[in-house]
Amino acid sequence: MTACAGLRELPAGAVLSRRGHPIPSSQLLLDGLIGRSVPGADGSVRQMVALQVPGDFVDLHSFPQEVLDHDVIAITPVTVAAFPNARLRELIAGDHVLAMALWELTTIDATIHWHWSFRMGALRARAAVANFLCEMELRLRLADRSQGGQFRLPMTQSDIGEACGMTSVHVSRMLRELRQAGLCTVESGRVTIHDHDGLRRMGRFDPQFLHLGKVTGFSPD
Amino acid sequence: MTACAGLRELPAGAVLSRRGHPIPSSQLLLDGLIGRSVPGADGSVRQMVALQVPGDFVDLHSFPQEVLDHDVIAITPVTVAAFPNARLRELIAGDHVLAMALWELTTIDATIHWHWSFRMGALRARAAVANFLCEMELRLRLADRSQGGQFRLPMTQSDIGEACGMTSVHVSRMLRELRQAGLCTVESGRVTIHDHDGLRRMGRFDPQFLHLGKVTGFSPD
DNA sequence: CGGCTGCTTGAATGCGGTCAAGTCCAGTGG
DNA sequence: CCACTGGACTTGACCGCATTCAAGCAGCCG
Repeated sequence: MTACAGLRELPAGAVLSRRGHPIPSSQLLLDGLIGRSVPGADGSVRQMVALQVPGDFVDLHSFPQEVLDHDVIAITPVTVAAFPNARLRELIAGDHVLAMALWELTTIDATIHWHWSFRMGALRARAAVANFLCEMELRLRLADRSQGGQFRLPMTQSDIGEACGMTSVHVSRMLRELRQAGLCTVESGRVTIHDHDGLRRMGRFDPQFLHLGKVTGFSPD
Repeated sequence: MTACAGLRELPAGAVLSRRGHPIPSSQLLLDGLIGRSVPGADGSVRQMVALQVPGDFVDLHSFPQEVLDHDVIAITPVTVAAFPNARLRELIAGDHVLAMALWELTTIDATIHWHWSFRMGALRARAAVANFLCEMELRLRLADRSQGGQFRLPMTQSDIGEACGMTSVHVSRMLRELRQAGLCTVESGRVTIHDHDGLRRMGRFDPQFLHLGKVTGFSPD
């Protein structure tokens, strides 16, 4: 695809874009993890509202809306490909199949969002962490970053806590329980799932959420 | 807009569409409240993941994706206008401005979704309920259903609980506290906000979330 | 080495869930 | 008209989960 304006590599902690600032291009994440998060109105609380894995368009919402309403921050060192919104707009003017494809990506994004609502609203801590790990396994597997229930997840327990709506202290406890239950182990940024079905049951995880068989892959060239 | 195929009125509790079932048209909500919710994988838990107010497109996600991944249920008696997806598709083939407008609606939807994640993940019960009421006031005001901090919200406390990730018993307690704090009163489906700023501060509500000045209104004719 | 960050564990507090009883309706049918 | 019913709401008591505060440890780096 010729709309790509080149690759960038950014260190962990880099701010891809800041809430409220207009951004001229959408980013496709090629490698690493990116978090999208929002501060409370007074800054005293903060919540990660989405986590992007390789293959995800990070801020496609900004394309029709011009402005992003949350912060986008690299959790690990990342590689991203920029797609200038103006170029995308030109392409779409001539080809509404592309428009549909991009739009569909945003609806997948929305599906993941309500899934996060579900996790944080309906599940207790142990189930929430299990659910989160199931989701990451599925999405990273679709991005070819997980085999045989093993994958790298280079997040601190504080990051996981922010993603699951609990403190890092409690994340530590819940991971211990999952380990002691023989479901999975998480250590030094590596996740190993020993009992998929058990972990899914524990996390009330619907394995066909994202019915992602039909996802349209993008690659920048 | 000629894409509308007519109005329907449905009673409270009606199922507009069911998770996994293909649906041939998108619905614009004209009057009433509609909840979108998901059951856990084993059905033992349930979570409302979005709430639609008049003026919202309820299931536009189904348009590019064909299938909906959650249930859509009328909370009150509702009036909806159907927009057959096939007709929308024809329109869009000739006019990509419409595509952009519809797409933008789905991104607003996504914004509301992460806002729900924030509410359930980062806020305690009292703040969550306050936040929820602030959001409803804003959205219903934009839909011309709220004046002077007064609006109808015909939901049971169980509904509110499902939307905020807590039990109806606790919703009752939190509403009492908000009332005793002089922030707002909720009774028999009516909400009266006495202290907007106080309620926003309590709910960590960002008044410019949805920066909805620019929202594009739809009306069916 | 000292300082830092991330992880672990313990103890105490309190928030929110659960269970249960009781009130207040609107609706139904005698 | 009144008894009965069921749903929505309220309140109290109890308990358990998660936060908070704190201390301790391991690894990393200046």
